[in-house]
Amino acid sequence: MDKRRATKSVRSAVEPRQGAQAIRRALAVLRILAAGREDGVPLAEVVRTTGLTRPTVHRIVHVLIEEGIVERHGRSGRYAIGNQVPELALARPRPSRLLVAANPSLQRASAEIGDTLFLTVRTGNDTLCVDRRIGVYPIQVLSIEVGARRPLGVSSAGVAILAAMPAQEARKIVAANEKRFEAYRTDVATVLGEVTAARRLGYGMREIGLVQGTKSISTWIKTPDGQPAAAMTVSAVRTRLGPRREQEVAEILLREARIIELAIRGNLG
Amino acid sequence: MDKRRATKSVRSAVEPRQGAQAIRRALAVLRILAAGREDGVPLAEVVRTTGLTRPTVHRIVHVLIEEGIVERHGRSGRYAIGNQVPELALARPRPSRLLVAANPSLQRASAEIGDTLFLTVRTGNDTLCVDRRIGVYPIQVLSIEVGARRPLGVSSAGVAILAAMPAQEARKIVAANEKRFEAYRTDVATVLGEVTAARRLGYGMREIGLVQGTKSISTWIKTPDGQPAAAMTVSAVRTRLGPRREQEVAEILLREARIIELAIRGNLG
DNA sequence: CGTTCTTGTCCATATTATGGACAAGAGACG
DNA sequence: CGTCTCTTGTCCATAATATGGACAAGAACG
Repeated sequence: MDKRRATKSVRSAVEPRQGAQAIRRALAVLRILAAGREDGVPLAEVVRTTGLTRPTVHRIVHVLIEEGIVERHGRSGRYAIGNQVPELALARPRPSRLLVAANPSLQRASAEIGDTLFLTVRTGNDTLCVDRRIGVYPIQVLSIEVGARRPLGVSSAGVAILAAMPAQEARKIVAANEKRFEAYRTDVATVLGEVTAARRLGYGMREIGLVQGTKSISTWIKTPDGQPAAAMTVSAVRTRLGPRREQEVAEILLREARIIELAIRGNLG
Repeated sequence: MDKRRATKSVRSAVEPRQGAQAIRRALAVLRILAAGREDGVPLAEVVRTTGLTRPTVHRIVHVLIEEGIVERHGRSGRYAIGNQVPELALARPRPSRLLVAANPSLQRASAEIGDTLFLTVRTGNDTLCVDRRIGVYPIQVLSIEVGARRPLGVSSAGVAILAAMPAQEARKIVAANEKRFEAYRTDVATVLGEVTAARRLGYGMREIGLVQGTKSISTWIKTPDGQPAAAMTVSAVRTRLGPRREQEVAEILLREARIIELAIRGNLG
């Protein structure tokens, strides 16, 4: 009698709700623009990384400009996140639960280690730096700022987060980010190799950081349901992180990651 | 088929770029959800205030949930701004230029006046509270929090901002907000009357604040090109703001508003 | 057990968003 | 000076999308 039953049960499997292609595309564009931070991103790059056609991206971006969601920089013509986005964000209570829960751990680890500490969350297929603590050692790696957004996989934090999720899901994300990897001089195979190594080690590591001469170590932080939600990273000049010290630092990070996991219960918005 | 092609050449006049109805609608929905802050908004209310049909709003909201832009509250079923919005917002430098420029003035005025001070910006057809300073007087009006969003016209700050713009534009905004006024027990005629009164006075005023027994005074802050960008408001229990003190407070607010105007040059993001 | 709320779903169809093709501006190079 | 090769911007026929009327079903109330 009902043909709805048939279609319904097919859909419920994963959840691809349809009828809003344009909205999804607009959001994909926004996320790419977010990775460009204040400087923004040229249209051509948005076209490349989203895989959409240029007329489509152009239309989306200009409508978003009219709506105040995107801004265009005068001189460069690059597109960037507009000021209505933080205005919408004010609707949520800040700081987030994770930030509150992680605060004492960051404090403690920063004091103990002395090098720069980062807290990075996963958002979609990206990593996003949400907190940074500067240590007492006179040489600090400060290249990554709060708000920095990268494809999952290109930083040690991203590798750690991928290592903490089911292999199949991680592969899917890495594949989805393929087009964006070349800008960071990496590729799918390299990233998957690093993820495997991180699983074996118990933490993420990068001998050659995104900045020349730096090295990073990251541990993952999981939500109560086992999904990785964030990573805690130490970055330092490579000479500061020899094998012995790497071990020390990793132990501190692992200890604090477990403490943060205990501190977050329920939603962490 | 209908011939709207005829309107093509008229486009340059104001700027109605087409081909993105769905995106604009999604943003309209988001702005309504933002007004609901943490508590969120029931679907039916979104339908009412946007004027869209229910299937459309339902579809938009659920796609936004899948994308992480909107969240649904378990118990109440209300829809609210999701955590990906602040994540996107991190792409912009904070705090904004206006906040920096206004800081000393808020400090000074708060110390001088002793009652609660608010800094409110215009965003689209809404007012948005972006800063609040608590004074030294033991009774403080704290109902309005940072992040509070209301239709332009329902608060004294909104009235002040409307008073500072060309009458025609103000009327257009007030008309656009009509559907949302009833929730605040006001209407188009009342708001327009208050706006006219504010123009005459030189500042916005409300004998009956949104909270019973309070009174508010607001001055507008204009950008270099004459557009109102923000308002500075004092709220206090009514008995604290008799005619003489109203005059005093208004003078301080007007003075500081002029100082802020001088401090903001160029873009204020 | 009807009444009146609410939210959720289906699907035929007209409206909308799409993208191929073209245009035009900005550098770079010889 | 033209000629490349970048970039961004625009047009419009048409395929695909998003739309909304109609229906369903749950919740709260009396």
